[in-house]
Amino acid sequence: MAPSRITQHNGNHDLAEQLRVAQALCEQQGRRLTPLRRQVLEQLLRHNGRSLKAYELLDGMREIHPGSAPPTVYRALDFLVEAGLIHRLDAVNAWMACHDAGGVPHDLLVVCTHCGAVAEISDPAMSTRLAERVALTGFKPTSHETEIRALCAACQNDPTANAHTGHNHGHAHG
Amino acid sequence: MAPSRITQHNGNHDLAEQLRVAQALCEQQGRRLTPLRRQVLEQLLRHNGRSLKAYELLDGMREIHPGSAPPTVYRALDFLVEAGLIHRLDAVNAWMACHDAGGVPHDLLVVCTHCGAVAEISDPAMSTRLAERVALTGFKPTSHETEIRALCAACQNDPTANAHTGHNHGHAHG
DNA sequence: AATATGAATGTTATATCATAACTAAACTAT
DNA sequence: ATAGTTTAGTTATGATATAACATTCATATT
Repeated sequence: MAPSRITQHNGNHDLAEQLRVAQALCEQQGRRLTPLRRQVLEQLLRHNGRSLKAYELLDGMREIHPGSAPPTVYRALDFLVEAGLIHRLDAVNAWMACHDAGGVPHDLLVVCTHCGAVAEISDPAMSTRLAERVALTGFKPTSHETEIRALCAACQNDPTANAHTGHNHGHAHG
Repeated sequence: MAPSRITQHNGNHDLAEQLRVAQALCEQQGRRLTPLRRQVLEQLLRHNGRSLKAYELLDGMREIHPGSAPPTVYRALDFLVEAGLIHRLDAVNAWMACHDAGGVPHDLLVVCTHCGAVAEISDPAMSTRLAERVALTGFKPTSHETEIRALCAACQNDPTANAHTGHNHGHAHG
């Protein structure tokens, strides 16, 4: 069978390097990674492998940028999605950094609907087949990421742990 | 390659028959398809191949059941999802009938994020492979349906048509 | 440097989606 | 009939997201 790749974000990538890559990608695209946008992205990058809610990000923004309001965050999020730097997770109304922006698309995001943890799968053969199937419907995909609703290992064992209503603090389980 | 099946809901299935099947499925499961639940399901069944918002359903309920409130609809929707009779579409915050409840799972729902139209794909081989990949992450899927965000043919050509803010009236394009 | 332009941000208000919490009615089993 | 459970009524509010308009900032041009 063709190879697949699974990423669980356990490694601590270099935040500064990720931000440099993001900056470079934006410049290539003629977009401006302004301080506000960068700060929102940085919050998401610091939560590798999990996702944050918009109002959690707003709380974070207010600590460094008083006067932030919902549009402050949502505009930044919209920009970052457009730029391909983050994903919106429909299954949990939350947002996460794309850990390897500019690289291979992730294709499949396995989302824990309880705590917001995410595992990523890349399987080009499956993606190709999926694209063929979708094409037959006459619909045109608008996102390269597809979400699978799931429970992570920790939430299967302890459904009360780490609910996705706070800041994803608590024990890591990626 | 293994066969796949695509369903676009163009045929007008027999509403009464679908309701009978739903009733039977509920009885098998020891659940009660009460009048309220049945009325919500019926609205969704009447919109074959598209999806409806919770508050659209609420408007519909108020016409036949004055005094309906948000919980009236959300409770019915939760029940119907539990019973496997409808899907919730995370990509558009909307709900649709499962057109062949009790049969083969659909696996893949291609959702137009503009108007809420849905095409369904079933491809058992791909689903099997997907399940294998997910299993490797340690996550456990909690839904048999996976959504693909897309634009339907009509919305590709005319992005202003049929926006998913009303009742999905306007020209059909399934 | 002044100015024009468009992009980005500030600000207020509100739209949209969903649930909590408690009360009352209806169904089921004995 | 009565107790226990499920379903529905009712009020209020929480959670997510955007509209609309004012202001500031960045950049290019003169």
